[in-house]
Order: sequence, then structure tokens, then C-alpha cells
Amino acid sequence: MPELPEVEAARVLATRAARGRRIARVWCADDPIVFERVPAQKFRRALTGRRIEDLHRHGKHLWFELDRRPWPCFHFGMSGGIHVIANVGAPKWPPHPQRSGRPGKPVAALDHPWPPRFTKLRLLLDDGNELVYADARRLGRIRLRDDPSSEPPISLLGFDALVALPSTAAMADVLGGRAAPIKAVLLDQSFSAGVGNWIADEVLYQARVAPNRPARTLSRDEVSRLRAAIRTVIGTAVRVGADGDRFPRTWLFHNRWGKAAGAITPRGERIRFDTIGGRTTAWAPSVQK
DNA sequence: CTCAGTGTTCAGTG
DNA sequence: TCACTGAACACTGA
Repeated sequence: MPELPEVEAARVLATRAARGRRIARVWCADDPIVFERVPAQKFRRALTGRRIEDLHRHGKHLWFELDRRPWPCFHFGMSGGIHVIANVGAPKWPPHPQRSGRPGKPVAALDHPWPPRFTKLRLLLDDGNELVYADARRLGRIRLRDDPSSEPPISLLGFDALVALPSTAAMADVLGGRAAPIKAVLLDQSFSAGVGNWIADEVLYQARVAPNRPARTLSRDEVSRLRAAIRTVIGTAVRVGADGDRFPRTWLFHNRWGKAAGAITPRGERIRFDTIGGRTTAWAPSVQK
């Protein structure tokens, strides 16, 4: 479930479980898509025996800082995620699959119940706990990088929407050069890293800006509202993920799914659904201009 | 059975 | 060259 808030939750979870621990053993699926044709053996060699010093995130990208390079970098795609499995004691791992089978075939016969399918990477830590990465749709990627933040794809990202919001002036400057709909620009990770489809809609709803407006037509005041809405929406969503808070009842969020004809916001505004920037976009024309 | 989906990349177009 | 659009990727669930 990966927009910035989910990736941040995964970072916190994995940090608690793994920081300072050593990787005792590594299991890799033989999946040339998720690993971008890098052989499983290379991943195993890079990670086995390493100490996990820290975990970092920029936008929707997450990576491990190890005591030796290269470091593993994760992007969750649409369906990827990291899970922590409590110590089950001397796990018997399945053999590494051979290239002959269908690469996307679910991994069977793991000796713990979750996640039983679509596991791509398992890291057994020196305390017996295990970190698991699984991804059903295989749109996620796991890469090795010597210096992740200075190499693509992470080096190509724009500001991190949680920790590095630019000033209104700087944001207005960039938006002034973009003819695309503001919704498409928000989804562009080289502009705002971490903003995904529902967050972009929520931001535009709260900023009262129509998603199809060419970015360069936004007034200074609208850019200012947009900036504030990014901070509010991302900040709140991260807290919801961390503390189990609820999303505010007034958010568009609650009614964007279901997509039934006649959908309305919690404030009673009619919701319209359009395709903008190639994605389904929910918005309320009566309040977004 | 069909289709949309919390994402990204790349080919094609203007 | 820049910028944008749409298809493709692979699977789940409504």
C-alpha cells in the first residue's frame, strides 16, 4: 500500500526490528523483473553477514544502510511491502528456485504463515527475527546501489513531501514552467517525491484547486494553499500510520472509493471522477476552481 | 467475466 | 529538445 505514508511506516517498522542487527542469512526469489535481471546470488552475496546500520527513505523509495556497500534499495510499486516476522526458531527455508519455473509463481512451502505468497526476499536477522519483502503484482523493484541518494532513480527525485517542503516562492517558480495539469505535476516524482494518486486528490481538494488547471496558471495564493495542503495531508497520513489515528472526517478520502454515481463529500459536495494525468481523479467542482 | 487499481517506464506524438 | 499521453507490466478483488 505504498504512497509516502506507507513507506514511512515500513521504514519505522524495519528500523525498530533491524537497526544494529546483522543479516545472518538471505533468501532471494529468482525473479528477473523485481530484481531487474540481477542474479539472486549477487544479492545474497551483497547482504549476507552485513550489519544494518540504518534505514532511509526519500519519497516512496526505501533503502538500507549497511556496513559495506552496495546497499539494497526498495520501491514497493503498487502492491509491495515489508513485513517483520517474529522469531520462529531455526526456520527451514525452501530451496532457491531455478530459472525454469514461471518467475511470478507464488513461493510455496514457507514455514511460517505470513506472507505465504509472492515473497521476493527474506532476511534472517541475528536475533532470529525475519524481514520479508513480498509483492504480488511485481511492479516493485529491489536494486543494489553503492550510493543510493546520488544515483538514479533516487537522485532524480524532487523534494520529499514529508521532510523537505520548499518555500512557496520556490514551488511557484517550478510550477510556473509546467503546462501540464497540476494533478499530473503532483504525481511527478521529480517534482514532489512521495505524492501518489489519492494524496494528490486530497491535497487539491483541501487547497480548493481544480486538478485539471495547468500548473502555470496557479496564483501565488493557490500555490501557498497547495503547499499547506501537502504538509497537512502527508503529515496527518503519516501520523495515522504510526499511531492508528483516524483520518479527519471532512476528508475527500472517505468517499473517493466506491465511485458510485452521485458520490458526495462529507460536506455534501458532489464528487466528479475524471482521468487526469492518466489516473482516476476524484474532485468536487463546486469548491475546486 | 470484466475492469479498475495506493506506481513507474518507455514509445509515440506534437 | 522538451513535454505530455497512453500502453504495458502482473495480479487481486469488486
